[in-house]
Amino acid sequence: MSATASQHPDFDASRCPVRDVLDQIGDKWTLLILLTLVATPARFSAIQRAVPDISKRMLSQTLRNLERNGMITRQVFATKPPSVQYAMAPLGEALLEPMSQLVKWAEDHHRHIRAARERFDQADAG
Amino acid sequence: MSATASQHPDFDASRCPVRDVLDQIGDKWTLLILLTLVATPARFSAIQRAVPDISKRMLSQTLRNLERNGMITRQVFATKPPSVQYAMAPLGEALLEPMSQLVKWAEDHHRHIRAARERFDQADAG
DNA sequence: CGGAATCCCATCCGATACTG
DNA sequence: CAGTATCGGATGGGATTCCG
Repeated sequence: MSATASQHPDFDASRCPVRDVLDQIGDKWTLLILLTLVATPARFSAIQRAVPDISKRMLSQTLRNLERNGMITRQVFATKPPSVQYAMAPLGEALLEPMSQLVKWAEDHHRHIRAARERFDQADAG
Repeated sequence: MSATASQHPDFDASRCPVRDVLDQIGDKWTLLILLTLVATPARFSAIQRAVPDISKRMLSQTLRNLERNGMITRQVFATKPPSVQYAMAPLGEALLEPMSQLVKWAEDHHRHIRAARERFDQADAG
């Protein structure tokens, strides 16, 4: 779409910052990992233990994306065997501020959402 | 929140409210539609014009999910041809409060994210 | 006008096996 | 220990067609 055509006040659909951020934190593991690292820096296997259901494949992939986007840092120690420490970067810590608002909202309103869902599904069935 | 098993302070991986909310607003169209409806209630075709790239299939599907979760309301007028009006429900308006924080954060920090990305990609290439 | 049904492709993600 | 490579099922979402 053209630069001028958007009907959204704060929202230009192309190169949209919010889409960009949402695509990242909206995936299955990103937020879990960030919430793990905000408590304390951790190594690969420690994160995997803290997020039990994640596979090595997804952990590796999600961590790399987080590092690429400047949300976390990655530091390699040439011990034997080598260890790698991940930690929050300033940008990631900054992100968790609005995110924690959303987390709180979700916890506060989850009951309402589930209730609405049941009403809808029952009306649909009846 | 969870009593026993979770390693995450505020995060129980099963039946997680945040996952639930994130799955919904993290999809491709939900936020766009909410931001369209917060300005004014609108009919199906009006929303589709306001979000030009969306297909009828995805618009219909996303609207139904939003209604199911209590975020928007749907009112049918038996005119000829019939018209259907969608509008924000209280729950949806409440959600937009923390969401607008996130939108603002994304806009404020998008430059940093893109810069981090370029650094990472260049280090990778070199 | 406001959908539902179908088809199909792209991406996500888990499981497994292998490597330095 | 900290990954990478490959496969395959599940899901997301676009295009098209049909319906009340």
